[in-house]
Amino acid sequence: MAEFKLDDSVGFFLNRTALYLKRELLHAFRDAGCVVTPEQWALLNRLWEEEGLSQVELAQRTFNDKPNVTRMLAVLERNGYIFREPNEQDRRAFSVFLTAEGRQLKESLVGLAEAVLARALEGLVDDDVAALKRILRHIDVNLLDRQDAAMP
Amino acid sequence: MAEFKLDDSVGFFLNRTALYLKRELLHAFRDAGCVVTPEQWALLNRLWEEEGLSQVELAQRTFNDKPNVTRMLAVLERNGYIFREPNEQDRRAFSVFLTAEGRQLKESLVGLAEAVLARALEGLVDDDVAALKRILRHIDVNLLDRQDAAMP
DNA sequence: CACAATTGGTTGTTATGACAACGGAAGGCT
DNA sequence: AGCCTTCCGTTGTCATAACAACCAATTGTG
Repeated sequence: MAEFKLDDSVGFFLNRTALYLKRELLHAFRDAGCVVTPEQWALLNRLWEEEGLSQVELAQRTFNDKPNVTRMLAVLERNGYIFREPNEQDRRAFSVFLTAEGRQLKESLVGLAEAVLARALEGLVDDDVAALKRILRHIDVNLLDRQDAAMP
Repeated sequence: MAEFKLDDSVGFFLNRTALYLKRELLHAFRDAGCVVTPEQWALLNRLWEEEGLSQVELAQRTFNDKPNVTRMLAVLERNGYIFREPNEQDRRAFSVFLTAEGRQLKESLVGLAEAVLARALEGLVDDDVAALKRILRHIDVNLLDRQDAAMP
């Protein structure tokens, strides 16, 4: 039985690379004068795809939980990028919409994000990137199966 | 110019998989009655490798910054897994040591972590895992080069 | 219809992650 | 020695991540 080595552990690798990438993205946005975090970036992407989503739908599509989405939306709202309107059909729910500023952000941020990604993936061939996505998705499925199995 | 798709973005993938894996690890530890987070797990690994490290050395080896290490060590100390002793040579520094409990944790946690990892990687061949590590390391290098370049 | 279970959103707590800034100590330099 | 710079650890702040617990509205069921 081989000794466990943290430096060879996939989890340690994954976490570090994910953090590096998030940090680069944060810096790229910040250097461009946009106070948008990577998590807010994900949320905004979902809204650029479709406005009027509820907070629960946003939570599902960004893989966050409800409390975090509530607080992230509060920040985005305070910064003037989104606003919420009560849902007519369901008085518990809100529908989330982009302001003009929020919609305009897309122009700046998408380019910055693509530049960060291009730099991160520099020197990798298309097959590498495809393999990376395939393997990550495989791990996701393995772990999600586990979570489903735990549900009653 | 193709439209940017969050669901195809490597960053989104990476972040999600890293979070899933951290969550599984946290649950595995917690279910076994150990109140150790994945980040504390990394710190403990470094101490299992070598005791008496300073906080700066621990920060470097876990890729955390100093303030976080200070606070993580405070938790580990409160939970009775480590203790700190003033460094004789350098009165600014502390040397961090494991308690008997902290040393004993290794027996339980290593097995649990290996089980989580095995489940996460189930169905992947050795080449896949090797490719994953190679690609992640490649991205790390790309991003670290960038950070070095930014230093004066 | 009445009631229980579920759902959407919020608040609170603990632990990170990133960053600025500080105080004490060590080292280098003149 | 005196001074400046660097370094170690800490504190403070803001935004996540995970989780428990809650309120209010809605749905399902008898």
